[in-house]
Amino acid sequence: MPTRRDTASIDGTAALVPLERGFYARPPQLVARDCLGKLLVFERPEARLIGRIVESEAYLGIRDRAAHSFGARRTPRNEVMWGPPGHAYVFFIYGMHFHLNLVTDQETIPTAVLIRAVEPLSGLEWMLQRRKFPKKPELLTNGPGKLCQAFDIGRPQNGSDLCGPPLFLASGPPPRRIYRCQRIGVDYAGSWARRQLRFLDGESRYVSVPAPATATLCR
DNA sequence: TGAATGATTTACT
DNA sequence: GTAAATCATTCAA
Repeated sequence: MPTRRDTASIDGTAALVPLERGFYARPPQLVARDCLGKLLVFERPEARLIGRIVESEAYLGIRDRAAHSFGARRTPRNEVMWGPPGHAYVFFIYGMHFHLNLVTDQETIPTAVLIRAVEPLSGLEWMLQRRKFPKKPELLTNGPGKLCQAFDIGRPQNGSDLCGPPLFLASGPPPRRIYRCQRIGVDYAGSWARRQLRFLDGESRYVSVPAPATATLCR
């Protein structure tokens, strides 16, 4: 059973410092790459939930056919994408799932990074209960809807400032290898669906879909 | 006001 | 591999 290099030391008692806003105030491709290995922390009254980010996707804004802000459409749903970086954009999809994004770039530039999968590190009991005890532990948080269900992230977290508790990113063990490939579930987006805007930890068992043969090693 | 659909998950063949 | 679940949001009329 492969055990990660550094994650053994990360538990519910570790001191965790929120990443500063400058981390998010950059192009979404860079944030998507650099957020791999970072810790997603949600401090709840009952438990502190921690997951190490292993998969992400960049959404490039008004030119990107797959982005909610495509065509400069500013609506109540995507409003927080247009605001300052370092906030959570949480939306409801398929009548039953929530997705968590990090707002990137600067105010008026509506870009974001979708968190697609994490490796659960702390608060496992609570997450298992939320997720109705999946058959294999890898199925706990290996998808954008699954991790939101496990962390109980939903409408109340939309617009939440990620530069302080209760919901924030903190530094964590960086991946040894990072793969880059096409985004998932955006086939309707024409040539934008083919761009390599999905990033994966090449060693993680907790990704939603394995890297395809067309993936490139990006670090 | 109504129809179409989606940055998915799950169960089932 | 396919299909159902399930509804807020969006856009057309």
